[in-house]
Amino acid sequence: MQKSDYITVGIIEDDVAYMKQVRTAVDATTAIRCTIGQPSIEDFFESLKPYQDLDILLLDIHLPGESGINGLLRIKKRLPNTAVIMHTVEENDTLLFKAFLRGAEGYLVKENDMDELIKNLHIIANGGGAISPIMARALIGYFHPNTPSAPKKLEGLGTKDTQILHMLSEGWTYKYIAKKLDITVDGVRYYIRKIYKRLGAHSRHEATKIYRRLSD
Amino acid sequence: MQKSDYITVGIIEDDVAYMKQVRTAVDATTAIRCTIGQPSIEDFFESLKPYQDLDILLLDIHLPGESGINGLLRIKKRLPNTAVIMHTVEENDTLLFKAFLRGAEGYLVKENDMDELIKNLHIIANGGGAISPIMARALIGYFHPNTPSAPKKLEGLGTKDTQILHMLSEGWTYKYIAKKLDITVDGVRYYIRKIYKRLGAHSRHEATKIYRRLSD
DNA sequence: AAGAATACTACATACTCATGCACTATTTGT
DNA sequence: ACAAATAGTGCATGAGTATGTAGTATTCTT
Repeated sequence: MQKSDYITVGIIEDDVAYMKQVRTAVDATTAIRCTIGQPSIEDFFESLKPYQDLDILLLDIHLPGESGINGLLRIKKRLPNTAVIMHTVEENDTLLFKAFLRGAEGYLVKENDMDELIKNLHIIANGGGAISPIMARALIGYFHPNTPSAPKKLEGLGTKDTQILHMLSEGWTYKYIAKKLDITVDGVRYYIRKIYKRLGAHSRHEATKIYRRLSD
Repeated sequence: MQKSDYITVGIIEDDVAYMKQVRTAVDATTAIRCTIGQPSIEDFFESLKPYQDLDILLLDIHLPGESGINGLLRIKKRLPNTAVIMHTVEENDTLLFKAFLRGAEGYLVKENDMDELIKNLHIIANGGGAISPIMARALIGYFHPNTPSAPKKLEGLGTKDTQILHMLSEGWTYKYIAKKLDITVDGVRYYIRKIYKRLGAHSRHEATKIYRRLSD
């Protein structure tokens, strides 16, 4: 994933003091370089050179102008190989799920422990995922049985139903879903029947449309 | 969540050397006590006293007798307030999902860095989630839109191709499309073959995703 | 303690879809 | 005028999907 000798990271952050703190910490390392730092998404795109690329982008959520969460899609389109870490003070699981559904690779809550941040940059650069503890718990909680969680379980659908609906809408085959969840193909059928009945759908396509409409 | 002055942790692990390593590390801390350590689920239940409780349980997956993943339900039933961390050498995302669907609070890959493990125990005790970096990435990846690789432009597709692609992505059947365009179903097939080839798709779903991505 | 609901597994059937091969009519380039 | 691409039709096969019916083990209700 690395294109140069360094891990290149960019940062979009309107708190200039905090940005400076991060840049100083990054510059103190030997393996990571901060090649771009801007206070807004608009400024970021403006300053990004035609073929410029990044390994990692630290993206604040609360920004003047376009928010980080909204800019994420645009950023991912321009920099498909850049791992984006959402970086915010907010421990908000709606934002957390939204970020991942839009392609983020990490969600870190801002803190002043720069060593921890640097460690997470290395983790990301090595193909790992970066999540702050509390957010990790929220993420895990999403899979827990009968726990209402952020990507709203549509009324009357349980954790597993919702999970299967999600995979279904991503286009996976029954066989693949069965293997992932370690149940039989007939087991998958069982859930899909249930989901279709609940949604009033009669095909993968209808179900997908309904799911997407209800979950953005 | 803590019931005593200490964080109490149990461990079920058949690798005695590894268990010893963990116990030693835990005993070296001031805040955590290892109150139970057994080499199998059966032994664990046998040695568990009537009202004994735990804050955290480190649960190996590969065990003689009942596997950790299967025992998890039984354990959660007996110890509903205990946070269970699956603890294994296997970086396997089927197991990962299964563990969380069954109520685990963490999934850590075994390593010899005991400081890291202790840190994770504290995280769990403070209501956080513990996941090893690679597993975190797998978990995050579950939410990612799975983007098929595709050409950057819809070039090379004629008016009729595009029209059919559009109808295809709206979910219409070949029969319906054939009737609408007044050609045979095989005619529709002919175009769809062409479209798939051009897009590098192999199913309606892939084609739809590519189409949507390229036309917004 | 009996019955109902839940969470599957299993088998069956018909339809849809992806793809390969063969054939033809029309258009287009040289 | 001839080759070759384009735009289909036709048939075949296997995989994937939707839906019905039935059975079992476990959990929840009363």
